[in-house]
Amino acid sequence: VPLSRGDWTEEALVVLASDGLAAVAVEPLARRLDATKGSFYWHFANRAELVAATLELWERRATAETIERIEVIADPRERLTALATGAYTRASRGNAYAALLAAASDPPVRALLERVTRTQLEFLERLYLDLDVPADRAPPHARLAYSVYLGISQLRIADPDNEPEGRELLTYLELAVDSIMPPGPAT
Amino acid sequence: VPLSRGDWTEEALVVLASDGLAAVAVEPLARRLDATKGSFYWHFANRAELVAATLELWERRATAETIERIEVIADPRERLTALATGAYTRASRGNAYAALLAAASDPPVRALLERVTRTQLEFLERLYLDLDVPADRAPPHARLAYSVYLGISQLRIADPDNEPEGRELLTYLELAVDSIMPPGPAT
DNA sequence: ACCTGAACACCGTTCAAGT
DNA sequence: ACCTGAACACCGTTCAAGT
Repeated sequence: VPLSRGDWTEEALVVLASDGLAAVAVEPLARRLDATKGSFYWHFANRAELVAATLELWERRATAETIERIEVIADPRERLTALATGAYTRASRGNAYAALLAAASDPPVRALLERVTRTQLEFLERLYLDLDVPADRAPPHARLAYSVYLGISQLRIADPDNEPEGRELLTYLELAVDSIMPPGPAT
Repeated sequence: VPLSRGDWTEEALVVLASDGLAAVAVEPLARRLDATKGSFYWHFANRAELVAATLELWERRATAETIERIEVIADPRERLTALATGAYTRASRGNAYAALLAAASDPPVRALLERVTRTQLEFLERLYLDLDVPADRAPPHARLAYSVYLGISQLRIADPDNEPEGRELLTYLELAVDSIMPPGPAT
């Protein structure tokens, strides 16, 4: 059964998450797929094209996942709770996002990160406006919420052998939710 | 004038911060230093030894800088303020830390990150105890504070062209400080 | 002590040749 | 349409030879 462009891209995304952007290399990927480098160059002009396709795939997945995880929740406060606790849960799986953050010197990666970040910040700004935060305070609230989201993910990636458990984990996530919850009437 | 081991390590740290761990490569480094690869292999057994030396250099610098920036501050609340605002200021310079986070699959890098993270968490736990946070709540508070610190740095790295200014920046940093300040008598 | 320069293995890229 | 296999350039590593 012949390989498709999608087969190469899927495998590249797996490698990106586990070993970083530099590990998205033609020859090792060819070995993983049991093909030759010549096969790769039938589907892609060069490595950069593969990287671009991999970034697009990740972007579509990340966007879709956010929508189905967060946007389906009606109540804005519950959305914030899902966001903070989701940051912790998500970071256990792969770290494509962390890999991308460190490859930020690569122009296509940088462009992707800026797009994603702005989309998330805009989403959060609308959310804080829904929570009756004044218009001039919504952007800073959104920025802090996204910072907390990023930080929770990163901390888990940086030190995966020292994770909180039980009551300590619950308190940590409660504090995280409190830190991004605006003042106002509790539900 | 002959090159020293330190010359290679200093240059490697510059490249690590600007272009990531993969860019810490022998031949490009030799070009930057106007030497040959053979010269490199007089000072180091291999690339791994250079990376190890670079990680050590960064660890010493990061530790020393934290001590002189934070530990000299007597009041715990002011320490927290310095920490949160410092996260924003620091991320503008280089992103060695971000580069290291993404190279976390590399065993020496992972070991380094775990050491640094635990030292910071312990420092923060003592700080919250000084602020009369109950013993069982100090670790979660420390963990959230470090998450906020990491997140602020990462957000600035991920989207450097969309930074807050003026009042928006001030509000953002105020919210960040509030988010990690424990309940208690205000100063 | 410190460095050069040639050598070889590995990965990116090309391309003629196969099915 | 899809792939192989050989070729060549680049970087990691070695090492004999230079000063």
